Formats: sequence, structure tokens, C-alpha cells
Amino acid sequence: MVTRDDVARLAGTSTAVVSYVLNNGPRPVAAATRRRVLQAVEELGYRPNAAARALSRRHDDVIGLIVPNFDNPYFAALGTAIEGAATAKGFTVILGNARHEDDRQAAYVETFLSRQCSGLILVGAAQESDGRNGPRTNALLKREQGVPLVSFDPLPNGARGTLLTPDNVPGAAAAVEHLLGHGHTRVGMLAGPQKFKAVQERERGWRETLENAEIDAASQTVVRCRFDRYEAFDLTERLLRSPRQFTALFIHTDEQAIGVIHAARAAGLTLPQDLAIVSFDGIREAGLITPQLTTVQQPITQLGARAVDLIQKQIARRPTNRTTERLTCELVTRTSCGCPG
Amino acid sequence: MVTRDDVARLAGTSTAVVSYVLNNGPRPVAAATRRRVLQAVEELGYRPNAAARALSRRHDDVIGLIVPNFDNPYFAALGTAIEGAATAKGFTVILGNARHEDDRQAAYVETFLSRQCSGLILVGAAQESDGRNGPRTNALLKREQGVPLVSFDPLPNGARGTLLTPDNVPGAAAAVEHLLGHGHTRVGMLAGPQKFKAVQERERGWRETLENAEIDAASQTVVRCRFDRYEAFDLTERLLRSPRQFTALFIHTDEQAIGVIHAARAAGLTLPQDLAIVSFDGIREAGLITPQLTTVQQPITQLGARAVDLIQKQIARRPTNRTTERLTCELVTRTSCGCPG
DNA sequence: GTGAAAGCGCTAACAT
DNA sequence: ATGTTAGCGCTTTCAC
Repeated sequence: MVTRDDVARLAGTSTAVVSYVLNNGPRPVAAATRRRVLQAVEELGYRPNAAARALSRRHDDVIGLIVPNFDNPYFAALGTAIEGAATAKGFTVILGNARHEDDRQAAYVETFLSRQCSGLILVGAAQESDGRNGPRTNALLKREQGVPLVSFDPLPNGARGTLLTPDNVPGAAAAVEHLLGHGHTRVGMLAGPQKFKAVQERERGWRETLENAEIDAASQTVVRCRFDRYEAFDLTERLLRSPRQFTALFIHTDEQAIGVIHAARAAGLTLPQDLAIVSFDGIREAGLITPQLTTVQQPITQLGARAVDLIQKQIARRPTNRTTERLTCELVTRTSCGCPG
Repeated sequence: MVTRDDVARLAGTSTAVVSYVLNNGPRPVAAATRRRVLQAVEELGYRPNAAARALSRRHDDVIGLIVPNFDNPYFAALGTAIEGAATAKGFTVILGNARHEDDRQAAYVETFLSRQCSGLILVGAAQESDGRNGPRTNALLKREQGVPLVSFDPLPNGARGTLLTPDNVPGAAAAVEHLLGHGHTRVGMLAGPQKFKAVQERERGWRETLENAEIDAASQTVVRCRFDRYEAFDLTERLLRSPRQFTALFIHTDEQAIGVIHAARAAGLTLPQDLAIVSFDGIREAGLITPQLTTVQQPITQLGARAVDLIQKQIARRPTNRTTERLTCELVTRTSCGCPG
């Protein structure tokens, strides 16, 4: 293994100078010396040992990113956005797949922390706990008040950090408003798991909009399932077997809406004539499927960039408190709502 | 920060003993002592510093996994399978998203190597290079003959390691055979980029099967696009504008087939009556879409497990040479081929 | 069974 | 501008 000593020897300098060159500081280096060092690096094919560096510096320019799963295109897109923003700022991203399990998520938090990561980003922190163990992630992060932390939903209980979220209430309101504009008065909701802040807020947007229009929300059809097209498919199949009490549906995520579309097709319904739907997120697939999804578009790239920003800010001046930050969404009108193609 | 010294002090032992306990070796520890150590660990909320450990041991129980992108469900599924297998064996997986760019992939290889990872798994190593720079990943891995390496496709030129792949030729043959069994004689192909081994092999399976049936492969329609449903959609839209020279299509991946289905629907075709298709991979979505995809199912979980196995084997006895390993696939008959639902 | 101590490769304060 | 050197936290050989 080639070490910094070898480089120094070949360049005819001290090891410190090699560090100064490679790190661009903290001390200046003469141009000629720098050149010699760089050349020695090249010649020896030297690669710095990140473990040694992390040990010495007591932190590593790494951001730990934990996603609930990769199968959900929304999470995939958000993960990609975060990774892109982080890489652009010189961070390395290490990615953990929690598979919706709190235990796995907590294990990842531990690994990342033990690797001296300089920040943690959680996408969908509300993982299922296995019943026996409680929410280990929360407990862990409550202890570990030091780490820069951004969470998309929710911000772990008792932890410092910031909750970064699309602005769900107005977004959902716009969606439901649009459906009302198409003349629907029986607007049901296919919601996500209640433990998510986003779900609570989208729900509120739906309820308040109905109530503003003097429609009794409590008497509307509401069903709930995970953020999973397959589960949404099964649920919708069952739902469509009984007489329908709704002509339109506000669906919490595009992912679920895709399941609904497939189930509706299988049941012989024609969308949007037999059933109008509007959903939320704005994943790419929304534009591919037939009918194309009218959806509340999240600013996914900005969310990713902002998450990394917030980590940087927290690195600069910690500790932080619990804060919330919302980014605006925009209704994208396509055909699933009944608008002309 | 709590260090091993603190633990040793509280437990009233030496730091060495703490290591022996935490690592279960290399020396035995009296039960009573072990108990005291464990209790001290608990009491202090001690978390070992992975960087220090990696530095000292000269390697880290980490597998670097590089995926071309997370938007492709096949890659997502394979990534998940690998991650599951690795985690089960006590490895931590760090994941890089190459986004189909050779430069990004190479950068990830460097980071992972600099972090003393004990193995590298590349899913889809044939990233696009940006033209100016050559294939940096290949160059890097040719130099670095030491790392345990498993690649799904292809095995970087000049590198030691093993190419792990589904058995594409017989798989593709079974797919085409099945289409011929339905009476088709004009069986086109929607292929992937030629730089992939899998593509070359699936192509061969298609060609040989046609020729065995005395059908001229050279006169069949062949189109090519990336592993991307959106690109497949566009391509198919264009393809369907001119008169069709085929009644059936062998499609290299389910991902592409999904794009074809959407485009066919948009063009007013009914599948499988107007066009029969069989694809490859066996992602979960194949069973959700209408028509459900008849596809050559890869043993995704086994591939993941095997990849990790191979890394372990290479860790045990390196260096390895270039080897190839194939896992058998199985045709799953659904409705897109023309079989009754 | 346990402890002392010599590193692992790098950083950065301090000295020159 | 450059060199010397004391750690960073952990592992493991070697003594006891």
C-alpha cells in the first residue's frame, strides 16, 4: 500500500507538505513543491486512506442517507436528487435501505455515526417497528443530539434537526379544489399511513377544502394504505366491489394512484369518466401512465438540494433546534382528473 | 466522545480486553470480566469508531455497491437483494448511484477503495463515458487487481473478479420459442445497448432460436434502446407509425416492455391480439401491468446472495482470475404472449 | 486471562 | 514555505 510517506519521500518533502497540497491547506505551498507532490502522487498511484483521515479529523465528509426502500419511485427520485446535490458539494453519500423496518434504520444510523459521518438525512423516518422493540431510531437520535439531521417525515421524536417537507396542506387543497371544479361533490380519499406528517397534512387539505365547499367530509369514503402500488391495487379491487359512494378520489401519492389505475382498468372502469383522480408527488411515471395523472408536483430537485444545504448549515453552527421548512408544490393538470387530453 | 479507554477505565480492565470482548477475540476473556465490560459499554453508550478500526485492521467489513440508477426497478430489486444478503452476513453496504456515468462510477470506486472496503459489486458496469474521458472505471480496476470484485455486466476489462449473470442465451431462447409456439413467424426484437454482455447473449438466444426454426433472423425488425421505459415508449411510438413487419416482439427487459405497452395502448393497439410480447427479468411490475407480462424470470434473490458469497470467497483466497458464473432463469407465462389469462 | 505498547495513515499545531 | 511530531481510537503481538 502506498502511503503519504512514500509520496513525501519521492517528492523530497515532508509528509506535512503532502497533506497541505492534498487538502489545499491549512498552510500554503510553493507552486514548484506542489507540482512535485502532485507528480509523485500520480507516479505512485497514491490514494489517501479515508479511514486514517476520518480518524484524525474526527469527522468524514460523508452524508448518511436512509431511504425506506428503492422500489418506490418517489423515494428513488428524492434519493437521487439528494445524492446529486451532496456530490456536487463535495460530500460522499452513503446510502442505507431501511426496507420500512425501524430496526434496520436504526442499525444504519449506528453504522453511519460510527463512521464519523457529518450528517444524516432520513427520507420517511417513520419505519414500522417490529412490535417487540420500540422505535429504536427515535431513541438513538434523541441521545445523539450532536449530528446534523434532516428528516423528510417525520422528524424523529426528541431529536434536534429540521423537518423538510413539501407544503402539503395547500397542495392537497389545490388538488381537491380542482376536482370540485370539475363538478364532483363526492370526493373520497385514498390516504397513506397516519403516522406520516405528510399524510396528516394532505388529509387536512382535503377535509378543509370540502368543508369550505359545504361538503361533509365525514361522510366521504376514506381508505388508507401504504405507499405501495401493489397494496393500493388490492385495496382498490376490494373497494370497487361494493357500490361506489364517490365519483372522484384524492390519492395521497402517485405511487398509490398507479395501483388504483391498474385496478380500475382490471375492473372495467374507464378513467376519468367513471372515476376522476388527482394525486400527489409528481413522479415521472405520472406522465407515462394512461390516463396521465393530474398531480401535485413536488419540487424534488430543490428538496434534495435544500436538504444538503441544511446539513451544511447545521455543520457550521450546531446545535440546532427542531425546525420545519416547507417548499411549495404546484398542481400539474393532465387527464386523470377529467381535463381534456 | 466516549472511547474505548473510558470503557476500560470504568470496567477496571485494560483497553485490550475491551477489544477482545467487542471482537470476540482474538484472546479469550473471563465471563465475569466480559460482563463488566459489556456493562460499561452499555452505561457509557459507547459506540466504536469504525474509522479507527478500519485504519488499524487495514480493511473494513463494508461492501461497496454501485448501481447505474435507482429508477430502474430491476436494478432496485437487485440492489435490495444484494443489500439483504450482505447485511445478513454482517457486511455493511455502501451504495453509489452511478447515474449511467462512467466518471461517477469511477469516483465511487475510488471512494470505496479509499474507505478500505473489502469488496466491490458493480451492477451494470457499462456506464456511458462522457466522450472526452475514456472508461475510467476499467482503468481503475485494472490497476487495482487486489479488490474482491463481482460485476453483473460486464466485468471491467482487464480486471480480476467474477462476472455474475443470469443465463441469458437459454432464457432468451425459451422466450422466443414460446412466441413461435403461439404461431408467430415474424418475431422482432427490442434490444438493449450492445455493450452489455446480457444484450449480446439475449440477442444470440433470439437469433439462434429463429434460425433453428428456419426463420431468417436478419430480415426481422430489430430496434435498440436503453433500459428505460420512457425511451422505449418514444421508440415504440415511432416504430408503430410505419407499417409493422412483425406480429410479436422479444423485448430485452421488462422495463422496456412496460414502455412498449404504454406506447401500444396510446397507439390504439390491443395486446396481445395486435402484438404479442415476451420480455426478460421478471420484475414485480410485470405482474401488475395489463396485459401481464410473460417474461423470463431471473432468480434475483439468489443472484444477490451469490454475489455476496463470491465476494467472501475472494476475500478468503485472493487473488482470483476472471471467471463467469451463470444462474438459470425460468419463463413465466402470463398474458402478454397470447396465453389465456 | 490480562496488560503494555507499538503501530495503522493522516492532520495540524508548533517550530523553524 | 516547509519540517517535526504528537496525537486520532483501535487492534494485536508480546510479555506476564
